[in-house]
Amino acid sequence: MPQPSTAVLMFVAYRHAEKRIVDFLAESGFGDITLAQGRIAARLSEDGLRLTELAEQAQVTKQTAGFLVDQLEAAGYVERVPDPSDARARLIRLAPRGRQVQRRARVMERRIEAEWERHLGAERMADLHASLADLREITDPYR
Amino acid sequence: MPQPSTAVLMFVAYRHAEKRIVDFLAESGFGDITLAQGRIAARLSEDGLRLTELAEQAQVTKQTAGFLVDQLEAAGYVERVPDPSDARARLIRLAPRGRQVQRRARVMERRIEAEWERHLGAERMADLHASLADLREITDPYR
DNA sequence: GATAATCGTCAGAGAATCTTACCATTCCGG
DNA sequence: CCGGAATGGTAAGATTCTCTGACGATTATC
Repeated sequence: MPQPSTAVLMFVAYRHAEKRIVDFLAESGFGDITLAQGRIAARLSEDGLRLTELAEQAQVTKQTAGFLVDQLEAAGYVERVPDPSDARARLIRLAPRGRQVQRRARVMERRIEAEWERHLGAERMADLHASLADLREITDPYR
Repeated sequence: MPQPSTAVLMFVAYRHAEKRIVDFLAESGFGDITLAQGRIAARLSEDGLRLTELAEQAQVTKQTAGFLVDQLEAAGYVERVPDPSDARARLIRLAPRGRQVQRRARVMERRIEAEWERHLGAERMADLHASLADLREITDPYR
């Protein structure tokens, strides 16, 4: 790779951040969260989300999403409740332990972004974020 | 995810690009290349690289790298040759078919970057690439 | 030369993912 | 309002990717 493409450069930085967050969570007493579970859990809130939507957003099949949610549920991070508007569906929402781990993950997320800002300067960091957010319009079908 | 972090935004764009490249390769007659194989193959050249270095750069264990190189070798994309400077080692280098697929991947890579540039404008695209390249200094241990 | 480090492989296991098929519920056109 | 199509989710099974631990061969170090 003489000149890594823009996309590969994104991957390098992303994976660095992801790994540091998972390691940090392990140190914080959440050692049972895997990377794949984290990608799912990051998309949940207390509001609840259907499995189908979750799977679309996370870009996996609903079977895969269900598999990971099963594990998160068994570990006490999420819970499934009936969807009042549709008896076929259930809403997946963060349990208290899930909120804890999400708060903890955000701590490291902010720390990493602070490092990046120190390295790039505030203005370039803001531009970087803005450009990435704009790219989402043409790269994220589930925006 | 109310406000996706910078890292997650990187992942979204990266995955979009990666998927489009793999799909494009499949249409181009390279339907046997998987995503994981592609991440390995992207780092190779005709010069040859040791398995250990390849594994470090791709951020996988050398067993995993070996597993993927076995498949790439069986499919004719790469070949292993003795390392003249060390009898323990072998160099993994692109075979002719590997060079073909890499050229093809670069076509789509450039196409995607052109789309991004149309969306952001030339200046912001250049800034994005430069910032990502700078971040690599603090995010990529194998730079 | 003896010892330690490095390069790669083998064996075995676990995690994540997919495809195909299916049931239950809801939506919709006639 | 009824019957077919669509949607939400699960089940079963296979495949792919990845890791840990152990090991033989070669090289580097003292």
